[in-house]
Amino acid sequence: MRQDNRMPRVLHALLHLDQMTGPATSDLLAGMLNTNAAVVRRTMAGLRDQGFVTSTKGHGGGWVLAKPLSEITLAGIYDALGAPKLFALGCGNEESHCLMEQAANAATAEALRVASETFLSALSAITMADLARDYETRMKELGLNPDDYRFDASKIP
Amino acid sequence: MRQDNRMPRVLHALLHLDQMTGPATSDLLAGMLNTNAAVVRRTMAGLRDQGFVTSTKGHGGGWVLAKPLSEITLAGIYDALGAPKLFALGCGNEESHCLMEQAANAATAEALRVASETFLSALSAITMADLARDYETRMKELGLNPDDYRFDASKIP
DNA sequence: AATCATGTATCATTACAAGTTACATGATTC
DNA sequence: GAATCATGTAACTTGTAATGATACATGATT
Repeated sequence: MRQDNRMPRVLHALLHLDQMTGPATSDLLAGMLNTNAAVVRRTMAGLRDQGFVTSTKGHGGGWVLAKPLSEITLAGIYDALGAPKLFALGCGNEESHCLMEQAANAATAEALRVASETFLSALSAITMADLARDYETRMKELGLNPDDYRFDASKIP
Repeated sequence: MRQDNRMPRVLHALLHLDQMTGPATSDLLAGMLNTNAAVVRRTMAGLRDQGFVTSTKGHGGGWVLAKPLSEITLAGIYDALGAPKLFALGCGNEESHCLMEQAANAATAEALRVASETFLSALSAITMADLARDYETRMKELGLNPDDYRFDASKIP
């Protein structure tokens, strides 16, 4: 199974959006995320539907953050992505006639359930503002000033 | 990504093995698991290497449980399967130069880490004997007697 | 009217568990 | 010791879902 990297990718995109003084086009974001504009549109669609970002067409259009980072939890983003399948491990076919298979599946399912609960509660406890703080810490550790890295996409030559 | 169902499948197989009075061939197990003999051999190979089961060739050969179920934890089985990738979600590429991407990936990775910890500790707390008890409970709920369902594969016509 | 940017559909690519086939090797039976 | 049974293992195909890529319609701006 190939890995689903939409979650970290979207988090990354939001951090960049927060730093922009103007709208970012899908192409610009695609460059930052090392991917394709169509992928950006597809992935961000859910966030737009949930009101985390807005997108506008035409000249000077693009993606803009619609809420302060502190009001966006990672759990909200996960939901906005459609709560994608978390596990590569399955718990078998729930419609089994074999009672042993039922017992085996139930045990696996229960372990997955508690893990998923932990995952979701970890996501609920983190906001994008926490990530932004982490980013700034990383900047300062390198002796850089985050303010120097803000920019207006419309000023790109 | 396609789901990895080796875990529940192996648990299922072990419950059946426990109930057999003689060795079970890969073909017999494959029938019980609705799969293929080659898949059974491939999947059980790890369990054999870890000493949970033995396999013998030739007439009357097959798979036999090598330990009491109470000494087999689900965590041990997960390891024996090679600790397969648990998540369908990725946490991005760890080798990123972008500090925002690093922050995004780290947050995702941390949520996955705690979830994985919960998963593994849930698996450690369960033994195959617990599953066997669950199976017997399910039997009794249907008014059946588990003892009537033990059988010797060599007696199959 | 021309250009820019999103929205969306479609097809190709990739990764990996699982299904499948084939055959060598070793154990048992006669 | 030849036939048969069963595992061990390699090689190939299949199924599936995210991702990459391309194309085009639609709406906004200049």
